[in-house]
Amino acid sequence: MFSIGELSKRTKVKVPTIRYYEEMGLLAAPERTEGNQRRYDVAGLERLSFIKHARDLGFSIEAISELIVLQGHPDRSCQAATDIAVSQLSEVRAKIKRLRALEKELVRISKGCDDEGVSENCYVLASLADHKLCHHDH
Amino acid sequence: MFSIGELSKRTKVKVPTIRYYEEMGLLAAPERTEGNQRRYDVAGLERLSFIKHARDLGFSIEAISELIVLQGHPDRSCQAATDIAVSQLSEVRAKIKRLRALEKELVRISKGCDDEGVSENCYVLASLADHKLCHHDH
DNA sequence: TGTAGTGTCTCTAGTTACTAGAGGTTCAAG
DNA sequence: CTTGAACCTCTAGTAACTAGAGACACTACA
Repeated sequence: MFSIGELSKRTKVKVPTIRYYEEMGLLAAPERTEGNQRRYDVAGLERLSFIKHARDLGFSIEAISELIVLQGHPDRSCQAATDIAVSQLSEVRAKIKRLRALEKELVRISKGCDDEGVSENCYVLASLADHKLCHHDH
Repeated sequence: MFSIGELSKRTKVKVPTIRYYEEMGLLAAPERTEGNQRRYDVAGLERLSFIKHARDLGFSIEAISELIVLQGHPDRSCQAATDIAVSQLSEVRAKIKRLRALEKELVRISKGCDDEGVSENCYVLASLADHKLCHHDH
């Protein structure tokens, strides 16, 4: 049995965040001491590790809730869980794509001033003011 | 002079968002009709286009505020504006890096079930439950 | 001039995933 | 038995909006 602080250290999830997950229904409410403090068992630790890992991979709280429900239904759970992971993957890929476009644009914009030695007219500000100066979509 | 709705159509910024920008001090409070409705001039339109463009490039409201201040100080503004753009660029690059790692991991996780035909033990769920199964940092 | 319908006004509250702080209680060590 | 760290609940704040309520304004048509 560990306290919330110990759980926090082991999982690297902050104490208020653990309480937040409990409130959101991701984490079952654990036993309490007589003095009303939370005491977790190994199952609680594993559950929180699962949540932490999924959050690190960018899954939303909602998606994690679904995954947790699936854990309780070994039949059919694999396909559904894979679907969630695949959809997460496509979101990640979409974000990467978008960020790459932004990266290109920002490289171009932030190089402007140095390259041309323009000082009275800032190329960064001009580029932001006038979308026509852009070379890419965004 | 255009109404808030017209401004919204021209800039593709939603009406409540325009009011929000005004409240946040990004956009000057425009003239009003006798009936208290906002009426914008070309300067307002240009300012909002600038904000929209910068937001699309991922600049925070705070960074945009700074850029707007810089627009009013043609001296020194170029270097400072470039600094903001460069810092935005490095944030974008950091995000891309992180997302690529997640992408790899998600590809691996979501392929697990199909590849090995495991059905009673879902690889997605197992991977999330046990970080040791990961091949990359995240 | 009347009226219908759309646009606009302000204000409050909700979103996501936490984080910070106040004010009070409990636990563990010495 | 006392001290100090850890814990408790509750409220409010973060970013950048979005949604909805209820009331008022503007425009076009008859």
